Amino acid sequence: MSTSNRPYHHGDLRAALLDAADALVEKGGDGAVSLREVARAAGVSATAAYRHFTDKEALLAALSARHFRDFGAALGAADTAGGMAGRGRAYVRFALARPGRFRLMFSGLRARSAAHPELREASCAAFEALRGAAGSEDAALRAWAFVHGLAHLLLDGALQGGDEEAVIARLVTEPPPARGGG
Amino acid sequence: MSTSNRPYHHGDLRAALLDAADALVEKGGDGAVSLREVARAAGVSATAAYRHFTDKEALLAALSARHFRDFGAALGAADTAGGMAGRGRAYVRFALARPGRFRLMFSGLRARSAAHPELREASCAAFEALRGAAGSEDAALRAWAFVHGLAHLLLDGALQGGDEEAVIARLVTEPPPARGGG
DNA sequence: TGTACATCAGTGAACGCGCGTTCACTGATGTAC
DNA sequence: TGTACATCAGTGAACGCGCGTTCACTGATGTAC
Repeated sequence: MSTSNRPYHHGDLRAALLDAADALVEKGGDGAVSLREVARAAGVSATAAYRHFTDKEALLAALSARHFRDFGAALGAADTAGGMAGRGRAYVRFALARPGRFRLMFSGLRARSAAHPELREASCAAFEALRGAAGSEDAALRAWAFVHGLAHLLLDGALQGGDEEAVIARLVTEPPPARGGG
Repeated sequence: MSTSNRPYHHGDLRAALLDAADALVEKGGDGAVSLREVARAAGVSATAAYRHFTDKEALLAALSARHFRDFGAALGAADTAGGMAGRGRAYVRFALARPGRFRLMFSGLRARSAAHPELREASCAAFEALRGAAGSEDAALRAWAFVHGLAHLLLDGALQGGDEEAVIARLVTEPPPARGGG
């Protein structure tokens, strides 16, 4: 691979496009991202993106898959450090740190993972790690639903009461596992 | 109010536009709704909508507010019938019955309720009814987060295992209230 | 009862915009001889 | 070392589209006299 006058080494534009899309998702949310703006942000013409992704959905699917891999890694790291509650707090913090990313990962998941195997594999891997971590299957699902819902409620401003980190510390505590109706 | 050749009686077009928007939200989601298509679906020119709403966001806020009032009513009805678990199941079923509606209500809530007092009041009323229903403040919040998260996971297809109603029946059971980390 | 007028819900053309995607292309790179 | 060639990442113009919103307007209604 010799030096080049091109702005990117081979393969770098793909990553740069994903980075640019990531930033835009974070700024304006899932639906506010346009391929043209992504390309603009990466310093490249709009059509250049089609060298690396078949269309806009493919780019978003690739970005989402990347995030699911990071997500799994973040949860794995939290597991060794803090047990169940630590992992739950990591889940909620992951969402709060980057709301756009969190929404992208979940909101279009069904349709996107049907069309993009890379995404389906990444998300399934993350979910299986989550599910396998608790005592019983149901306990794991309840705990997952709980932290997932808490993340959404905090992101959407439905829990208007004060400091988010305090709410997390108060609500996400050690077992017995999540249970009960609302 | 005498008879008229107009397609709607006074005040009816507003409701018809909300109904049309509701149907479109359900079909294509929050972001896929355009004012023009709403008006088209209501059988009216695009600009007619501006007689009833200052802009597109105002229409969506009004629709969301209407849904929050229905939501509160649905939960209230479930409460008298089934206790905590019954109410929790009603919450999840409300979401599953109309995914687009549920997403509309929550996803733009923060921004929209800041600009539209009608929506803020409707959503706060629903949330307070939810919060006041459980033994302790924290127990109510945990239960809420749990059913909210379960609804989202089911909507997004993250719980790929089989029958949704069975999952609800298995996971949303009587207290002790939701607790634990993920 | 008849006339003049104000109201106001809805119209249709037009504005400027950004979008996703296609197309034929350019020009630098690496390779075969 | 030099030349011819294939490759292929990126370009820029163009396509057709639907959007939110504005504007001056029409025409039916209700009202005052």
